[in-house]
Amino acid sequence: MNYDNLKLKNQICHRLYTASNIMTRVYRPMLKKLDITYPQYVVLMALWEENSISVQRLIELTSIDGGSLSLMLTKLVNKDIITITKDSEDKRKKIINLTPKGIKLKEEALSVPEEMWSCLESLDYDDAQILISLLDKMNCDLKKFD
Amino acid sequence: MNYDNLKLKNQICHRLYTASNIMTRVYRPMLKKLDITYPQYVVLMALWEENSISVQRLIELTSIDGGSLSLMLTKLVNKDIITITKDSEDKRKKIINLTPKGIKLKEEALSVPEEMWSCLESLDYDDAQILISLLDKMNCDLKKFD
DNA sequence: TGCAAATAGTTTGTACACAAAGTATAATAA
DNA sequence: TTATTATACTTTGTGTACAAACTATTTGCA
Repeated sequence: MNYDNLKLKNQICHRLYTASNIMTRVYRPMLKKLDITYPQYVVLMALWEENSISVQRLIELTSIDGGSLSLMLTKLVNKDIITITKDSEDKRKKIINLTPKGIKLKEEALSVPEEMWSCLESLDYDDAQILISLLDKMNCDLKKFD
Repeated sequence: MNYDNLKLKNQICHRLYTASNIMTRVYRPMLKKLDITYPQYVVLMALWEENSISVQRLIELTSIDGGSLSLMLTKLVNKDIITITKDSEDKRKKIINLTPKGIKLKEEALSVPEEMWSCLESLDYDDAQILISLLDKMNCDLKKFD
């Protein structure tokens, strides 16, 4: 019996898992200055591009699960970064808005991507483009089985 | 001010994060047959390659944090998949061993990588190799700032 | 119109991820 | 030898990830 496919060194998924975790860990001190976590940063990046959106739209933009998002949004409200209001048209919906503090955070966040890039010393622009396209390909494939 | 670097579509990290999460989710039903979670599967892959190792060695092999690992190992003991014994040479150390059930699980797990591969329809062998080398490059870079 | 099905979002329970603090043992230096 | 430091592992507390169950609306159809 050939067990090569069960070896860790042959696993894409283990590398992804490791990469995602280490990336989050490296972001942590950078984001601590803004008093936010990595998933909260993702939510904010979405809102900085598209403000006043529903929870559903935020799920589409971030791919974060609704249950997790619900808890995170409450925390962001407590930090005075967003507000949550009911949609008057469709009372099932809620609208997420950035507060002035939330809008201001965008400028403070500008240094974060730069700082992360400087950590990825050996990854050049072409590498990044290839990596992005391969990850997109993978995500697209896996979405069918989700 | 140019905010392009804060756009989600320009983020490698968000794709990694999404990819890692979706991968874990797609694994879930496959691993449910073996009654294990994805991180537990990673631990087992390590042990299937190298049995009777210390917690420290398991951390090296899997890159899983010690705190998380500690809890997971307890669960694997409760499932009768591994045993944990004290090292008689160095009493600080603990040795992890697969039980007969844990060893047997390896054969049942053989179908898992196959099943995952079949989900990655558009990713060919070359893509996989490139993806692996780029992720390794990235992980290697980031490890310096961890 | 009336009601079943779909949609939008929240809550709950289990499992990680990880920093930080704690415990026990071993190695080292004064 | 004894005090100090380092190593190996565990525990605790906060923040997700996600399935599943739940609540509140709205839609669609008989």
